[in-house]
Amino acid sequence: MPMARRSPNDTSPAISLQPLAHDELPLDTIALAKFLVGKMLVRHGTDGPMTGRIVETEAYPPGDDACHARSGRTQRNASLFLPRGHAYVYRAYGSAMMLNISSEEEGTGAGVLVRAAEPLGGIAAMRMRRGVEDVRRLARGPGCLAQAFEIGFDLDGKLYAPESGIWLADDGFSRTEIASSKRIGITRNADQPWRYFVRSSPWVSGPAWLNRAPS
DNA sequence: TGAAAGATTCGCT
DNA sequence: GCGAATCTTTCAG
Repeated sequence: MPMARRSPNDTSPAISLQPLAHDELPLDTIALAKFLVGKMLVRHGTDGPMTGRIVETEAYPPGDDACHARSGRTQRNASLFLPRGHAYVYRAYGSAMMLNISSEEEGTGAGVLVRAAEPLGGIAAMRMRRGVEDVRRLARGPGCLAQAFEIGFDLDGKLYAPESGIWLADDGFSRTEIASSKRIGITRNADQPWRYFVRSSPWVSGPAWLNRAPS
């Protein structure tokens, strides 16, 4: 496993990928969405480990009309009702896979969409899978991110943990420049400022005017 | 059983 | 920057 080697002799500035335990995640959906910006996403795919820093998320809290859980539990959205820290994977527009993290208590349908990441490790594998050279376009946008990180339905319902092949980590990156905006690409309840991202980051998706807007 | 909408992406102008 | 492609899920009749 590509677990962080934390040898005391390792004085390199290498990122230490300490997996986040599920009880370290905020229970509240909005708090979780903010919390995840700046955290590491680690994926152990068929071509080896890949890592990236999450730079953009969107919250879909309980009672939100845009949340897929709004009409109750179905086969498709069942993972949203799992305890926080589980993966919810679905397909939008026929082809784009979307990666989410469930939030709140078990039985409450809510989650956080991971929209973009800064690729850090396994970039060669991401390039191959995406068919794109430009690093900035590897994981910008939820569908692109999912393709780069080899996200499929097999991950749906899995707990974010090393044994699942996908997990979250905190390398101590400080998140001082988090901005918020309206969420992208939705029509229901579209005015809520529940999108969170690193301001001025070249890795975030969305139109430039939205990313410059004051939070 | 049919119709409509959708947490997007890509290519072309 | 704009518009078409795409196909699954869900809801209505």
